[in-house]
Amino acid sequence: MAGIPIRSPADIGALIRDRRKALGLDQAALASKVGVSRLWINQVEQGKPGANLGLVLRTLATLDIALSIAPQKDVKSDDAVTAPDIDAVIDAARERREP
Amino acid sequence: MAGIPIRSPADIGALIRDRRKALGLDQAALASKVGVSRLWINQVEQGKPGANLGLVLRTLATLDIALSIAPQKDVKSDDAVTAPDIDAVIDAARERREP
DNA sequence: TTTGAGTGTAAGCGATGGCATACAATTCAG
DNA sequence: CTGAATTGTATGCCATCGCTTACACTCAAA
Repeated sequence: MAGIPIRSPADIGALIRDRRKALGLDQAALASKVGVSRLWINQVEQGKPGANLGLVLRTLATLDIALSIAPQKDVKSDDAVTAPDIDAVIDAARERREP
Repeated sequence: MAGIPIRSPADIGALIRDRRKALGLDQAALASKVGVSRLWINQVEQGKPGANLGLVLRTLATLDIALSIAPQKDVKSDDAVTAPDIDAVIDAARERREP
């Protein structure tokens, strides 16, 4: 249930849209509550990649959506975790970026 | 563990910084892996509110951090959930914005 | 102390975001 | 079907982002 991963601006957009509709708000109403323009809500819901992080977080807060961390791999917080592991992890992450 | 809430750009910044250090990377190394400037990483870690959403998500992905939803209140997805409840929720959220 | 890596800050520039306004397209009640 | 509400798109302006370059600050190792 809480396992929906947020990977892209489009994910955020879909999330916002779904929640907005679930609350019975239209774009204009949400916009005024968040303090942005209706156009901005519209574009963000469509996955605008360059959207302002702070405004997005405010929008989520307004919709009572709480983001949290779903740790994928943990790190031995003990001693030096240097190169080898990390590069593999990061390469995998990079590939996942734009398939 | 997975309950750390993400509310503000500063939260994102702290998250990125902690994870970067846990992975033994410096700002420059992370920047080049993400494909942004070192300066940008620096500012985001300090909580830059206007940061580019897409770049932030790419940074999180590079660090293998997965965001997910922690639903606060659910909505009777049945019929119209209109004004009363919502406004209270939203007002509270607004107040939380800039105290 | 000195040296160096890592980090924080500044100035200027090109690119882009967010805005208002206006107008199509779509959806939905009547 | 008609008309209103909601959503999508276009244009232009101004503010701000992200970049490069450059330099100061901190701190740990030599």
